[in-house]
Amino acid sequence: MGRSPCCEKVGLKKGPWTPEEDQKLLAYVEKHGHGSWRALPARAGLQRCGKSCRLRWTNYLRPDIKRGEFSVQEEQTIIQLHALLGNRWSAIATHLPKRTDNEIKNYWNTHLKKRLAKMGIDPCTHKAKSDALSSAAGAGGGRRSRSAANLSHMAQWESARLEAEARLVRESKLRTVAALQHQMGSSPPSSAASPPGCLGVLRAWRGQRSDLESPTSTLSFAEGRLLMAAAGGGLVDGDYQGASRMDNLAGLEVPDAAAGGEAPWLGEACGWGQLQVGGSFTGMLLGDKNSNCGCAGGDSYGNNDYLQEEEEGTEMNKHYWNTILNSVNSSSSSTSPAF
DNA sequence: AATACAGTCAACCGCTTCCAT
DNA sequence: TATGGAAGCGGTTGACTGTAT
Repeated sequence: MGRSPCCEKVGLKKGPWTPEEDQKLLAYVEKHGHGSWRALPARAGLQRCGKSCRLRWTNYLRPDIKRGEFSVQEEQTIIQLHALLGNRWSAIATHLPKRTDNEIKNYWNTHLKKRLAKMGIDPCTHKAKSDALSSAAGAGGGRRSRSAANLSHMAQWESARLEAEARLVRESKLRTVAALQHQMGSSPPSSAASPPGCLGVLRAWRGQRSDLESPTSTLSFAEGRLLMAAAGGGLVDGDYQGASRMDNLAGLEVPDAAAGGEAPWLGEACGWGQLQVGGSFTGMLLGDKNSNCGCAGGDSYGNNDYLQEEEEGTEMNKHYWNTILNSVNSSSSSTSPAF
């Protein structure tokens, strides 16, 4: 028993789209929306499968698509997210505005993957990476021998994953604060008595707005999971240590509320492209000879601070890393905009 | 100029996931 | 809870283009 076709394929056109077909599809979607893709071709007067129409629209005709060369920031984001998420192109694409998963996939396969391969890294073989790391750390006695340079690259690759992790946590935190700001329609308090870190802000806001039931009530499930993970599972209301630890992981300066300081990241439109890391493996991979100067996107954090935290990040224990990965995996199917 | 080869990318295929019933 | 249809996703293909010989 063969699988039933997604649509009646007899008489349907395949292959490259003509400008006329594009025009028909574009005009129809702009006027009516796509609705049911299955029904769209007949309504739009196209001799195409609905699937083909959806693909053409999402990968080519959609007005909010950016085409052309990838920027260094975009490359960096792809590399880091791929290190963390693997071939989950749609998940990666959600962090690259105006880029499609198909485009990112093609770019990875034709450019980035080869660049990594030249460095002796197989980004698809996680076991190879962990083997190399174990060997580099002097653990065990692997039968395979690798060059010192390759081992170094492997370790650095792992570092790229940690960069991505730190960015995820930081992004989660930013989103949380932005969501709170949006919901409450007010600026965070800048006066004294605000405890450090994200929870401090949440708590202070809650004090300001008594109708807020709980700081976690405004979080999506995924964000909540990440926050919990960031604090080693111990981030609950009143847990200053958890909040402080999260601040460290997220690479953020804790605002000095007592000094009237306002968190520099509050209200800032921090897209992924703006959150560049400095002195990184991905910077090296991208040929950035002076990769310490990764602040071109306009982030307001001291890069030296971040570098220090990046080094600290490499010392995170395995349990913590697994927690993060689990959070990412479980949340990637949620409705959170983060994944 | 002709041919072979390599690289790129739009599009397709088939499997998985989601959602309505 | 089970089922079927629709949409989404990632791997793969093949046409096209550029470069080397």
